[in-house]
Amino acid sequence: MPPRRSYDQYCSAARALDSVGDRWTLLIVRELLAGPRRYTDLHADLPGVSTDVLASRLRDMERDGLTTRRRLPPPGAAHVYELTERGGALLPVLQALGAWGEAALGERRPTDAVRAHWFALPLLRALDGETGLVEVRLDEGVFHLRAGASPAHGIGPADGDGPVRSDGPVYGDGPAGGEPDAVLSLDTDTCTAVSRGELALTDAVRAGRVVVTGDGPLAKRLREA
Amino acid sequence: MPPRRSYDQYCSAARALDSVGDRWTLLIVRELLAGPRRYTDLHADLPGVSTDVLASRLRDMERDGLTTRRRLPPPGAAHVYELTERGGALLPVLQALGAWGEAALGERRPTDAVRAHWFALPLLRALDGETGLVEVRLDEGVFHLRAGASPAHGIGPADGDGPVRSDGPVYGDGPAGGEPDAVLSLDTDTCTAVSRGELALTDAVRAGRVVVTGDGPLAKRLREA
DNA sequence: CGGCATCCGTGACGATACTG
DNA sequence: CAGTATCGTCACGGATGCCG
Repeated sequence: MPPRRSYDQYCSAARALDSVGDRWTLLIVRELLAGPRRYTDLHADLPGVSTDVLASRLRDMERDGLTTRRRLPPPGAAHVYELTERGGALLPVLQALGAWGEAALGERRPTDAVRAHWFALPLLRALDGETGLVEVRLDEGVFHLRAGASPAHGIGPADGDGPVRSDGPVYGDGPAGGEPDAVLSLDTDTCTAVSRGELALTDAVRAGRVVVTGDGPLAKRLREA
Repeated sequence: MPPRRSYDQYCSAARALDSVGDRWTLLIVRELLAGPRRYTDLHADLPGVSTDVLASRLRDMERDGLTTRRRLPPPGAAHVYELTERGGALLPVLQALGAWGEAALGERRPTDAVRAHWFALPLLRALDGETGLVEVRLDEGVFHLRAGASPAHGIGPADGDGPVRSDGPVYGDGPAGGEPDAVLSLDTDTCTAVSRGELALTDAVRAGRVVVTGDGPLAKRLREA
């Protein structure tokens, strides 16, 4: 086995690209930021990736300490991949990339795939400064995010068998596990505009394009802003 | 010509990777953040890149609006590549990648290339919050950086023929064009430790491992801190 | 000499088929 | 379900050659 291609530059950015510069790697991280995923889930949410490349990336990422592979408890035995703390620390990289890419996002092309939780990253930025568990309901699906939380993946004691850990992923598919501090219902266009930074979340609420329910302080702040 | 490989995902991070996800692209941006460069300079400071890949990347980047190609004024007619404002906006991406990669930088390997200005990105982070023109003198060479400046590349009026524009690159090779607010002299080990975040810049100054000269307010602050 | 274009060998990638 | 096996294609890295 050849010793893995490297830029061979004594530069931290180049070293980072040695680890995450390969095709698909950062998108796999984006998926895993939503929490532990099975191989098939990853393959389904990354249209275009071939099975062998996905398997190869997951192997490389595990070797580089970005992910761990864990076997799920008996009922439904399968393995899931999840980010380590080191892998979760890539969130700022994806945030920076996402912020830069917003300007070039444009309209959705016919060939573009969409997943509801891909809006989590930009919405997390739109909620910058806020704190709380937010559930987002789109036509495409429901997801949730933890504003103001730092990612902690695969680290710390597993606290029981609840579906949501107190220091779990910063966002995830499906409804929030616990009682959300706020529930946001909005259509795709509005979510897109907010994600692209064209529309401030508070303005969208004021314009009635986002319905905020829930009685947590976060919900109150969003309604009053 | 096939219409350029894309992830085809309606996600700003994926769109960003469509533009800058190819091998070498972000490292070319890192080089150009130091100011306009000729093809040969780029090729020399990116050991390992093949000539055709470099040319291809530069073409793609120009097409995507990241760079422009300009012909230098008569004495020394050659073209230089420089970042557009959009290209310069990738600085936060490189910062985030660099910050994440610091933890894995480790010791310098025998196969690693080094360039003095590669220390500019981490030092820029180490000088976060400060403002001023800083000249850094290493054994490997001299470079300068503009702490607290936002990058402005290829935009704005060309102000005369001075070697440094008022809103130029955030760092560059060689000595500072104007009178620097501070001059930092340090050895490679110290610079590495600071770059890796193991040693705070102020601590390094206190320990006498960095000699600060100059009488600007920045130099005073660094000496007194 | 700078700025590529061309050619070539190797490896990475993408699609499909197949297996424990 | 979770990958491995196979294969055609393309991207990459290295060398060389052309052209201003």
